Amino acid sequence: MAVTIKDIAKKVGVSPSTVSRVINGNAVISEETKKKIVSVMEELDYHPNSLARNLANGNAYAVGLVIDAQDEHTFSNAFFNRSVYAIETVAQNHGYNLLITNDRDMAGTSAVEKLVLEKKVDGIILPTSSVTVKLVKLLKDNNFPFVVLGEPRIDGKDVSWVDINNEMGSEIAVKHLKENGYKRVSILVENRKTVFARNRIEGYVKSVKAYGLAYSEEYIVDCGTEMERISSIIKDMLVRDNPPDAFLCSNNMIAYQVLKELKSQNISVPREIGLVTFDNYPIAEYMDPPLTVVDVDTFSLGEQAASTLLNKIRRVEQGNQQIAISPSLIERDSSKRGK
Amino acid sequence: MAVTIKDIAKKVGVSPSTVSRVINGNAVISEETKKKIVSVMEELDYHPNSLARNLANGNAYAVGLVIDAQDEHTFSNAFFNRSVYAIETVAQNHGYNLLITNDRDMAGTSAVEKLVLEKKVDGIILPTSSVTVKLVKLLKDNNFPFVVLGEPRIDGKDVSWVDINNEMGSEIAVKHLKENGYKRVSILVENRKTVFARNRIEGYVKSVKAYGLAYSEEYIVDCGTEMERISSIIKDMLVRDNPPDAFLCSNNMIAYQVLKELKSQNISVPREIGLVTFDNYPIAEYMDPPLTVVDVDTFSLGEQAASTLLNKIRRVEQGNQQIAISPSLIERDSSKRGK
DNA sequence: GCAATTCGTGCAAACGATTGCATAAAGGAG
DNA sequence: CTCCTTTATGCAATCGTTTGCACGAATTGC
Repeated sequence: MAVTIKDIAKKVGVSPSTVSRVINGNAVISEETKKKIVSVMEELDYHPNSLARNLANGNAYAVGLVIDAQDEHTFSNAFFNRSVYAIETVAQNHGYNLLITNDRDMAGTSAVEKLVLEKKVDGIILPTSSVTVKLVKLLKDNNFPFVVLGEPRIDGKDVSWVDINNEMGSEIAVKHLKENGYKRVSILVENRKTVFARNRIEGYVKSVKAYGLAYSEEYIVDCGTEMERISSIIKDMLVRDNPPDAFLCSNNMIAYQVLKELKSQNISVPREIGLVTFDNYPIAEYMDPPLTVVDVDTFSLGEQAASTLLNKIRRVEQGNQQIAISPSLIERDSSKRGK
Repeated sequence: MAVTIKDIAKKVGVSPSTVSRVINGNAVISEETKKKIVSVMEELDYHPNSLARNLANGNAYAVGLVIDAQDEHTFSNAFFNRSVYAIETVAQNHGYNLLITNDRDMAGTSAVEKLVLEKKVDGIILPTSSVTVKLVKLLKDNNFPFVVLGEPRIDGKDVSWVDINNEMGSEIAVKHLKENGYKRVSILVENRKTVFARNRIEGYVKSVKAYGLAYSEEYIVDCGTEMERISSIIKDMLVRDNPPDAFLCSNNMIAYQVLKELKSQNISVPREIGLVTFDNYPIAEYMDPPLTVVDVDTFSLGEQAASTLLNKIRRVEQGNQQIAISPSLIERDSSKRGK
């Protein structure tokens, strides 16, 4: 077996408690014994056993991150990487590890519930898709720290969450398009039912009206993810009266498809039609023309989520936090017609 | 405090050991007591405390996955998501949790070493980039289970690893190009120094020779990641004698850039020049023309890594495993000239 | 009908830390 | 010089499970 606190104690000739106190630095120990203990710890290559420590402290020193494997699009890859990195970094800095789990069902209790009830983590970060009334009740009943990634469909005011400011994202995009002389902006979202699509549409409507741009229900389109469908929607729109002269796309794939359709019709971007998309995938920069994007600092997203969670874990009073990360516009050619 | 095994024992009128044995199902307990215990567990909503269980068992019931935040390209996003999902799934199925960490240095010991020495995980999956002589020695000295994701630069035969069969990837790509009548295939890699680029080149050289296609050192190009550089390399190659009539690209971004350059020169793909790329990003399917790709089952990659690791954790004798996942070719238009 | 098994359960010692309380030694006040 | 703090350390319980050993009761074999 590995070397324990007792081995150290025996070798130095003190009690285990003293060694423990040196390790934790939470009591006054004479310089002399402290030095001896530290040197023996090094000599024997001692490392505290976290399993024992966790039990004694009643903490797992871990935070859980639930991922939704189904949901490959909303929690897209790019999001995932940077945010996870941020969460892990913040957690690590506070002495916590990051435990990742899928929210699958296993014999009655979900994996998430298990994590909570069996005390495998001290707090948890959930995607909105995992937020159910049942789970929230469980967490609240147990006074268990949690933070939602994305604005939840339910209980929005009663929980802490961190999200992208989608409304603002639309606003800066519309403002930019307006400043570049576009008059009839259409917004294409993947699924109108999601909270983030609703928020984007809301911001879009608000600023289209504020800037006195053309407004029509027909400009708000739920185009799904199927590429053929997107093409045919674009085709249809362009032959109607008052066709859009700009598109705000909810993601890079939609933008890519729109661009392809426009090219095939020999419509020039940005001269005839402008294009802005949410999300800054590596490829956006290299498209022809390079795409103007609404970019989100996903690192910051994860960072905020993790900090909020850790404050809850350490019982720092902060109430429920609703944090919306401001996106920024990266201006590229696809929307630059000048005035 | 939460309800414990003792509360159950007291209420039923048995000893804690009996309750424990019912939970673990590792001893003969009479049906009668078993039933009583189970019903009281449900009544009191008992859930075992994993911290205590871990200590008693000397297991963390967790596996560690080290990610390399630097290395955004080799461990690309797409890889990450599916593989992590697979690893988590396999781990979960065996009652293990997944702990993710960055390999950062913190006050002398690396985060990974901490995980191992403090027994926060029972086994670990490492990217090749984290494989150092020092770490491998530590792991081996402690007889600590680990598996490398990707073929390591060092100690390849002495450790277990799981990787994509990159050599084979090149082979099936070259074979396909040959069958479509291309004679002068060039391979573009991002960084010749990486093991996987070397393997791809090796497979490429082998099959180019085997199929009697044109071979020249000039067809093997380290093009880096900079888009302008890629364009100019392509330009250069096309004006030389015996210009390539097909490109095998090491990733989608390179392929995208090559395609762009060819289009700008009005060179038809696949009629004049064929294109095949490693990795199947969502966008590859929708490019114009859709790209033929060497696709890798990244789920299976993670799955194999996790299974191998879990076997080690459970001391199943298997020796060191070197597993190469076979890629497959998804034929699309960019390489289909017919014969 | 008696010895030898098998079955079901309890006791108590782990697992390796942490920590409240007690206490001896040292220092300070009067 | 005595009494009261303060300082440094030890004792032992605790965190919630697991598990080897023991032991009485029930079963089996002959």
